[in-house]
Amino acid sequence: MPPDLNLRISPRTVQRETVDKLRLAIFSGLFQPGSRLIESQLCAQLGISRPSLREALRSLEAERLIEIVPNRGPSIPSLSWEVATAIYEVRELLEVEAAGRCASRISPEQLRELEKSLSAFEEAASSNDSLAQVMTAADFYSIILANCGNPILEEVHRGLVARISFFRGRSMSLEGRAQSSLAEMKEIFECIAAGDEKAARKASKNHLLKAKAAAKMSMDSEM
Amino acid sequence: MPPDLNLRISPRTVQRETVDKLRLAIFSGLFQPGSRLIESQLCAQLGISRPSLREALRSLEAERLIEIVPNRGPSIPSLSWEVATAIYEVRELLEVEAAGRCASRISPEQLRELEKSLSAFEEAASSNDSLAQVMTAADFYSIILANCGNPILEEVHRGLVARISFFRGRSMSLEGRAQSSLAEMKEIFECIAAGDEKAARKASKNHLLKAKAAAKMSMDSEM
DNA sequence: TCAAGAAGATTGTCTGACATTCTTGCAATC
DNA sequence: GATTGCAAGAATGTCAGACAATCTTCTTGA
Repeated sequence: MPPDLNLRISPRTVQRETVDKLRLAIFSGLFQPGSRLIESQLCAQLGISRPSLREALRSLEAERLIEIVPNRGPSIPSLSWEVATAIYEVRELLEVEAAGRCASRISPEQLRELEKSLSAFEEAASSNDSLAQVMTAADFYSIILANCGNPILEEVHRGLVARISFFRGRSMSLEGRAQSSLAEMKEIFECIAAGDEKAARKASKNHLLKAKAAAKMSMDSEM
Repeated sequence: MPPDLNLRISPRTVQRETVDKLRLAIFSGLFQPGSRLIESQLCAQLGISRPSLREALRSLEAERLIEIVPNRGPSIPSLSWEVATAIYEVRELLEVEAAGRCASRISPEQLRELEKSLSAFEEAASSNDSLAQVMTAADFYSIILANCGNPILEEVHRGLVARISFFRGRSMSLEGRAQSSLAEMKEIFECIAAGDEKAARKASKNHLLKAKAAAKMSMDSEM
């Protein structure tokens, strides 16, 4: 009779997910931009050693989710509007292309998934949970990107969106932004469902421009 | 009279450059794709401890320059043609945009730099040093990207180019590729110098298509 | 009030260790 | 002879503890 079978399932794999935990914490806005991350504190909170933590921090640094200044340690970068604009511009470039490709190649099954994620966002949009709004909207995009036929496009896009996730929560909180965002996303969906590549690009571009403007507004009012 | 001033200049900063050393080693094709990197060996070669090395490896992993499989350790990823194509496509998207923007905003001073880098490539092209060719060509692109007015575009592009650097050395070695590449780059330069945005985009797109085709040819012949 | 110095905190790095997992070569069996 | 199983070695994943270098902050003195 084996006494303790599977008492600790995946004992080592857990630590490897440190990056994901931290990334999620940054996404959800747990840390203020500009605030420093103290290694010893994080170690205690995550229950891992400093070497392991520092590995995770290096990954996040490479993803530009944190900054590590020599002898000052890691901190959450405060996004300037200049950089945010640049990110939005590149995002537009990628997302418009992805929407266009997606329109002409998505499978019926994935199209249903896309519709489902749109419904999820619709539900979130009627609530006041801006985190849920950002998450469901991200699902919508990621389905489009996953079906554009170019894994690199998807990967780069994900990296960029991650860096402005902080913003997006704020801009979603703007009066009426979630609803108009919903309308724009529905338009994108319709174009993709119709297989109209050109229209999908246009709808996607329009959505991005609006999102960018909303982000700017939320930033101006905050700071 | 200070006895030993700057005996060890930047004693701690040196280790921080481990990532750069490794990155350069990967660029120059020191490691075969698919080959494993043994931590203890690298530690000895670089003269650093395992924790420090592992931090550096995490950075490179996040940049997709190496792969780290759990319990198997780091290795050089072997680029499939599928992924390489995807990278070329995104690179085209970014580079065409950058060339267009650059045409309408580059300063006379930077334009001279661009011309200089073109001359450097011209010289390298007449030699058989394919590493020099790749390096000088990279300089040419990076000046364009640095003058497109979007730092993110530049950053993402750099990351992508790094991942296919292995290829580019091979394709440059193709008979006549360096010369035709030179002609295409000259064309791009002329368009930018003339401030013709549309033509710059077209020339850039043409160049990328040719480069992609050359890369495919070199890959087919190798494997 | 402001500047210089000291104490504390934090990072950068190392050594050493150990459990887990993978690889490889050998032996035993069919 | 080929295949399977096992065991030894190698390599990774993770940790604890330590120490110098650097930054921050607070105190003290001019």
